[in-house]
Amino acid sequence: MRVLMVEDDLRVASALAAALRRRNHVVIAATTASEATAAGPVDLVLLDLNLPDRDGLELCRQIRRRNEDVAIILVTARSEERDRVAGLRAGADDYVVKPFSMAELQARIEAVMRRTARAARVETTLEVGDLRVDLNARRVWLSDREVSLTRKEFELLMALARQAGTVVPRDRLLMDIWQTTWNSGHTLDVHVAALRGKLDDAGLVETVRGVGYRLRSG
Amino acid sequence: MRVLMVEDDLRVASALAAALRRRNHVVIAATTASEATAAGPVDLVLLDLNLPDRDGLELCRQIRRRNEDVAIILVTARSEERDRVAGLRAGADDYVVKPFSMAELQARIEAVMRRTARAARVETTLEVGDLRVDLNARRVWLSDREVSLTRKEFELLMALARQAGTVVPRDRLLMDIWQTTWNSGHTLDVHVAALRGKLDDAGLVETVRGVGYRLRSG
DNA sequence: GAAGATCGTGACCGCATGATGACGTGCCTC
DNA sequence: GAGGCACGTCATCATGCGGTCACGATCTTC
Repeated sequence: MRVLMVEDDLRVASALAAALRRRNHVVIAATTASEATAAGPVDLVLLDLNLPDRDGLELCRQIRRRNEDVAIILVTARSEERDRVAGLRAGADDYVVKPFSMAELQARIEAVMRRTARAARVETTLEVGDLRVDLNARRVWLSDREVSLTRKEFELLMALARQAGTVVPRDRLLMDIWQTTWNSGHTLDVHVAALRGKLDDAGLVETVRGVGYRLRSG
Repeated sequence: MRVLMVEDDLRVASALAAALRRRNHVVIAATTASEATAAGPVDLVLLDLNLPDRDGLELCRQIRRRNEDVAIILVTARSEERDRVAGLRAGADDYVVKPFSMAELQARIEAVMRRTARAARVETTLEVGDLRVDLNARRVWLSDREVSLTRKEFELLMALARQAGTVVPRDRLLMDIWQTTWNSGHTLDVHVAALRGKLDDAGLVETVRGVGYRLRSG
């Protein structure tokens, strides 16, 4: 398993890394937030909240935003209840307080990975009716004809196709794609219109007034 | 969400159950292991390890064996590290030590459910007689024919269908849908009329004079 | 560095939606 | 059975929401 370890205390880091490697994990060590964001895809992140260059919680949120599936365990000296709550709300799966034993950390890693494994439908392509979306290649076909989409259009379609058939609220879309919930102009509407145009929409993207949009699934 | 709470300390149990219900969970309370095994399907188990009739860890393993998807959080006074490790190895997803705050428990529940919610699709359709309401898709069918409802109409139907068969008071509806209890004109009545029209109502929405409305369930 | 793609913004429009008030109707009370 | 109350119905009106278009800024690409 690929583990990203973000820890700036070198003594802790080397001991932890050694222990993880003994358990046959591939360890990618980072000591700063910027190093962490540069790391490739991983299955698990062990994240120290006290980082030299950036707030750990903010980094946690960013990682979660980028990847819904990765397991995140916060490893930190902050033991207050409000810290634990804040950490979990930032998208972490678990919270381990220093000092900790490797046995407990390993048990928590296993518990989290059990859940991840259960939830991990490795979706590489979504199919909805005549529509086929390849998430890795970022390509879209509409009944054999390929459709070329811009970045925003693709992200929008992806957000809708992931939950095809159910209404995705406007603010949810704004959060997912623009990382904001404040919609000044009609940014979202404009991109929906563009998407509809390219899908020569026969009512594929349905609007639900006052709520959001829905990709027709049946 | 359906929560099975296994806890033999009645004071803890009632406080916890109340807090969970406030958060809109359906709570099934059990004080012994045998009661717990008799409970129906649930989404989450909160399990106290100190039970009168059986070892809590053993129960935890059994629940996990029976259902791979259910979320299990151990809630217990045993705070030793070896207890935590044993608990997690027995298949629990998380481990909360008493005394704990509701805020933290809720945060941990959310963290665990983030994982399982995607794997185990949450039940989101209400069925009442010939009526079928898909809460996620925001679509309504009346015996195979789809009915298109406006926002208020849908919210109204949802509020009634959630408690089909029982009377929902007028001010409760006003609170739920309009966030006010002050009814100037006949706003509510008008929307009830509209809903009845679209459901070509054969007495489906019954009015209970002086109280409110009831969706006929039989 | 020019040309084109992409994206955000604001103006404008159309219409579905929902609130309101007048009036009608059934029901209960005395 | 008259009056009052609660609810139903209808027509009307304001507005909020989303669609569309055009323009300018920024980012790519060659």
